[in-house]
Amino acid sequence: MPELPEVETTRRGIEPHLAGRIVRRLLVREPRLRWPVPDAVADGLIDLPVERVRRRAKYLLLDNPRGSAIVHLGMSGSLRVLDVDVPLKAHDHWDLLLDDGRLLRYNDPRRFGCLLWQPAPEVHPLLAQLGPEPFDSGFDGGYLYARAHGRSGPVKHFLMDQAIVVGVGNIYAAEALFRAGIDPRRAAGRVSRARFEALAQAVKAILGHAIERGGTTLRDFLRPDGEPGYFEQELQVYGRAGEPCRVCGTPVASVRLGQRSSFYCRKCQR
DNA sequence: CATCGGACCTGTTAGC
DNA sequence: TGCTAACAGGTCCGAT
Repeated sequence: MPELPEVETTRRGIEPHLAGRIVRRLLVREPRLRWPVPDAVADGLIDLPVERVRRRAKYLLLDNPRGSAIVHLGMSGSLRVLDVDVPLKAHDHWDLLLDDGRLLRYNDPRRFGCLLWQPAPEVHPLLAQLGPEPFDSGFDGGYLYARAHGRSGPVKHFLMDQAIVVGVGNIYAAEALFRAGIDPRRAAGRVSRARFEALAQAVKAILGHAIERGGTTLRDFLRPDGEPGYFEQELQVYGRAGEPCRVCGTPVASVRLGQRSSFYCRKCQR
């Protein structure tokens, strides 16, 4: 489900309900997420106010004076703020109970997500190796060109590598490469500086626009307020195998790169 | 180092 | 209608 726009949509949805609220309790029903939920999360959160909710890459960080709870949504995770009497659904793995009688509820059928704790001055190892945010000024064509030097793997993998730039997953990689006119199979080290410039701009534009539209809802992503995202209607190639390219009419091609489906126009992308 | 495949899970859908 | 296989928005880890 969640790439950067969906995580940012989630952040914007929950932060107004969490900021300033004191955490009363963490109720973990199913600790077997990607990693077991450590006791340190409850110890860190209880009886202190949440100061703010940040996003770094696809991680959400609930900050308080002691440190940060780290939440990743994996493939199928979602967060909602609910009244305490809302009935449980399947795969509701934990609740964060707040001092106003509401709670933050985490649901994740596949359990690829996580809930971890980062003590105040430290940076968790998961966050330490991340590349720049796509909206950082340092993320541009020159940066991509330099990092791609000597890399033989497909540029799509390069773009989805969170150590290169964060936030781009399978959907938005396909969309950004289409917009930049680059074949996803092309070796990263064989992409020109000019085309990397177009790619960096495409990533910024597409992610920014998807955030404005509330993310992409393919089957089950819902914003914390229960509304779907509306970016799906604007997808150019993702999930459109065999349908006409919106630019040239050529049927959209699909290939398997690594273990992931990739969609592209063989005429518009070289 | 970079690259590749497998692993972790459940739910939905395509195909027979 | 029912069974099975393939596939799904992520990313870590170990082998090469």
